[in-house]
Amino acid sequence: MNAHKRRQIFERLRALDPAPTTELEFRTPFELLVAVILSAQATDVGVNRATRRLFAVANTPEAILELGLEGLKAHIRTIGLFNSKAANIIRTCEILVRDHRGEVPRDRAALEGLPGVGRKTANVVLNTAFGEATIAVDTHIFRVANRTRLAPGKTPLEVERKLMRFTPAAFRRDAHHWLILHGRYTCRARRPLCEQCVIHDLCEYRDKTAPGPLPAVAGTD
DNA sequence: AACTCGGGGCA
DNA sequence: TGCCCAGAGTT
Repeated sequence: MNAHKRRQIFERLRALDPAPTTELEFRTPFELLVAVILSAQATDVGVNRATRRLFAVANTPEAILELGLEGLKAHIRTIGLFNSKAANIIRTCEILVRDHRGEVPRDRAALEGLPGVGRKTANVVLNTAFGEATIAVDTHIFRVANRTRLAPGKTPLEVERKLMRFTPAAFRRDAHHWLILHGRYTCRARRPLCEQCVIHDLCEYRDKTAPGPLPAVAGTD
């Protein structure tokens, strides 16, 4: 597909939300890091409820270490996988204090070395806290990429590399947010709103003439 | 590649 | 009830 066509696609997605940002609530890079660790296989609404409780009490590595494992769990119990997430956050706080002066490193390798932080979380932090042009492939983006001809791939990393190549440079920083919003509200896992889709001309999945819902496409889980 | 963690939202 | 949710770590 030529550059002009690819640019048009992102112009259409951008029109839906010209100044996109994450739905996760945060004030500092550290708050974002914790919120994204908590968001694995959880809804952002649930994560925001938990982080509001937590950050009101502790929003630095030092403060969370003072809270302790059980104190931390008390605030995030309503989120799935909270046992492993709490343990990972404590260990991450220890490493931040010991090796990074209590601050979130702006470095992919350092981020991915933190417990609970994989490639997706590192990409969100690099993008949204530090303004770098990364694409964090989550369940929504993976679904959009595979339902369309944008960037079909078997693994999130393959999809990420294809999306980086597909996306014109001027759109690379915010492409992540637009694709996620499109996956959340239009190209939903169940009952996608194909009639309002701005990139349905790229859809390999839908029979455009047949009414009715799309069959579900699994995410990364 | 497959498995496990996991409470909550939603149809 | 079953599926899905801004995944990561282990085997």
